[in-house]
Amino acid sequence: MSPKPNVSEERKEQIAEAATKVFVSKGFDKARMNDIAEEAGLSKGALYLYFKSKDAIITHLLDKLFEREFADLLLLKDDPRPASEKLLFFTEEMIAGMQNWTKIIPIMYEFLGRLFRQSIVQEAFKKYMRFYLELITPIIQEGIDDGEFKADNAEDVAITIGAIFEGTILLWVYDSEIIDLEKHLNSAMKLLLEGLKA
Amino acid sequence: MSPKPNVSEERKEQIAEAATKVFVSKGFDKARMNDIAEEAGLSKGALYLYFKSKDAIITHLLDKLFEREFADLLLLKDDPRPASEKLLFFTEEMIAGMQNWTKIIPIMYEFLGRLFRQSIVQEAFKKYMRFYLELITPIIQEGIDDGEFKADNAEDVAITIGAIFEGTILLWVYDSEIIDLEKHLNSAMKLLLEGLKA
DNA sequence: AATAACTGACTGACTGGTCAGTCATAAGGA
DNA sequence: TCCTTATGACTGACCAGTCAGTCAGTTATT
Repeated sequence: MSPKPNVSEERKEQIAEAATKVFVSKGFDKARMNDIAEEAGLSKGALYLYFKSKDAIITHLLDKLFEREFADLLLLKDDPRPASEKLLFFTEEMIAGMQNWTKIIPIMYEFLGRLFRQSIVQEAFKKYMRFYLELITPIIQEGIDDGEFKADNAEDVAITIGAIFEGTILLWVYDSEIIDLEKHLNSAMKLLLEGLKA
Repeated sequence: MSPKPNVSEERKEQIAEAATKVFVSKGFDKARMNDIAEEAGLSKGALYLYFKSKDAIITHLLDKLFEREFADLLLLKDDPRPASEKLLFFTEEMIAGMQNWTKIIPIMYEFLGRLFRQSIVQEAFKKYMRFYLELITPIIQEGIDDGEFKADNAEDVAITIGAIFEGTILLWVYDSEIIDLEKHLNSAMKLLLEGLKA
């Protein structure tokens, strides 16, 4: 028996949460370790008991972020409905899950800024991309095989769908007064399905 | 008359160019004023004769960036062809112009990271967004009016097209091994036009 | 039950280094 | 000579990361 319970996991979580808040409001570079410590109700020194550097905190957040994204995407497996319905369901699920996402979007784009210089970030995005394609492409292929869709390359279609999602979110970030995320994601997907219909 | 010819404009240009190179390779924050000075073949002090701060250089680049983008987009005005051809031409032009663009993409995404915290960046992206919509929406409307397209909202379609562009570039940034910018932009646009066809 | 020995979590003052921006000085053209 | 352009050593603020020391709680000993 150790004299004290091990609090290491919950502390890491607590620090990660505080760091998320601070990074969202200040950005990675302007965020001070002291800010994070204060937000977490700890001292700066304590942060270094659980993370070996500021960068280690950032990297930890990257991992957690994609973990959540993967979990969301997996909702799609083992759905018995036809491909087109599955895609619309996917859209709805994505929109529904977006509420949790929107508040950490600044961090996502900050990672994007690092993608060109940090291979660890590159890897994470690449992995996400491939995971997404491996999930969506078979659904499109299924639709083609069932005669529901006309298209000669399922992966190209999956890529277009991915582009529509990422792109619509991006435009919404540009100007949220003009873009209504839910409305425009839906209208874009309907337009696409129209073109796919056999 | 000043004792020396005014070199202010060319110096600014020279510094902006050097800064672009340095920012692309190191990122805004890691880039040192000394790096920029060296790249420009000047001293650090000289930079401050032409720009009042590092941030002023960054802001200047933001302006120039969108200026170029606007110029590209304007190619589209006064084109007599039918809407669908115009859109395909637009795609081709965009792809052709991309070569100049890809090398400064890191800067674009770095700006995106600042969009949430710097209103000046926000304004620039918003302006770009609205400029784009004002250019593309009438073309779609034209297609609808001519009976070439079936769609009930021209702006929604314009937004989808914008999303496809921005999104495909984004996916390409994620993983340029899987995404072929030219091929996938074309296939996405064709898919969309298929859905639009009356 | 009292106390000593121990543990591991936590603190915050401090260090070493970095870097944007300044300024005294110089060079040279008109 | 006067003015513009340029230099680069210097300053002062800033901050990630460190570490000697504190403290609350736990176990061992009597």
